[in-house]
Amino acid sequence: MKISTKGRYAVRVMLDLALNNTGECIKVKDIAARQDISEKYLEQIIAVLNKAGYVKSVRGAQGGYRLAKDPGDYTVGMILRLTEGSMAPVSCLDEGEECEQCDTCETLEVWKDLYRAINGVIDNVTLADLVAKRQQREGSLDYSI
Amino acid sequence: MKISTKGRYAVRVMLDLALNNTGECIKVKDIAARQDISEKYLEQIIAVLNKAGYVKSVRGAQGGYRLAKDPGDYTVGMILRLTEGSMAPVSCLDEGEECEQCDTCETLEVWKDLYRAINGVIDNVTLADLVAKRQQREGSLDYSI
DNA sequence: TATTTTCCCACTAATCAAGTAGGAATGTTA
DNA sequence: TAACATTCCTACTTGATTAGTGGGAAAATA
Repeated sequence: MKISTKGRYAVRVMLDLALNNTGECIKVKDIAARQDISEKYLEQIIAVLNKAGYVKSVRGAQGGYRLAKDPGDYTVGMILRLTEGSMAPVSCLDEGEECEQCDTCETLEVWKDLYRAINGVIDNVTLADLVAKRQQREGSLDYSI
Repeated sequence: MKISTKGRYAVRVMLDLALNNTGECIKVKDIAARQDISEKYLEQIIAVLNKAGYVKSVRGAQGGYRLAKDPGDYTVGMILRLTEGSMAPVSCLDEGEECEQCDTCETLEVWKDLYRAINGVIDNVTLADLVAKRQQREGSLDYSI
């Protein structure tokens, strides 16, 4: 029951863009270097974010990417669902995947509870929250110097 | 982020044993038929449960399996961890798998919250709870007849 | 002894994860 | 305009994992 690199990297990319959210374009190369992820692989992941309109791209020299909206408008859940697909722990909970024994399946209740718990976490953290945490951490670091 | 059939089936097997917890032996063949799972595949799954001491086996004719302890002693989490392995959503949270950037990784906090939420659900449901739900359902069914 | 059952091990086919690779399209800059 | 930087697009690869199948030995019972 692991989140794949695709989803994890996507969140890190979005967070990277949020942290560098100056209006300027950020190159894949720079993100890849900062996040220590293969450029080519990142390209593919960011392509998904781009098609979904989560980021805006500018082609050509001095091009790159930036967030389409405010960091506060993106939850971790949105990003994961986009890149990972459904976050349901069993496919019975996915649209059009319901199994026949649903009515008499006690375990399904457990999976539903689990699903709710998962959503409760990932839908309640935005990129802005993560940015704030980073800044807090940096602030406390400065103090200690 | 799906739970595999192995984990799901294991829970269903244990619940099946709990529902038929009369002290008598239950054959793999019967569980397989009731749960609509391949006998051979079930064998492998139940072997894991057996090695871990979750079930007791009796070989030979009229043999089979039964729960080693009370249904209330088994949480869904125990069964899933045994058959699925760690339920941590990212491997950074697993023992001995910590990555180097943990200190500066804001996303790790999200994964930790997620992990807690997952454990909070699966460690708080026992087989006895599921049995009770089934009996409630059957009770209300009887009423409606 | 024949039958029933668990136990054990090897194999497989399909799918997915995690990239790699190459080059076209587009825009900037010298 | 030529060189360069960057996104964009598609195909390929390698290894692991999932979800089983299959055959038969070992143990117990009838």
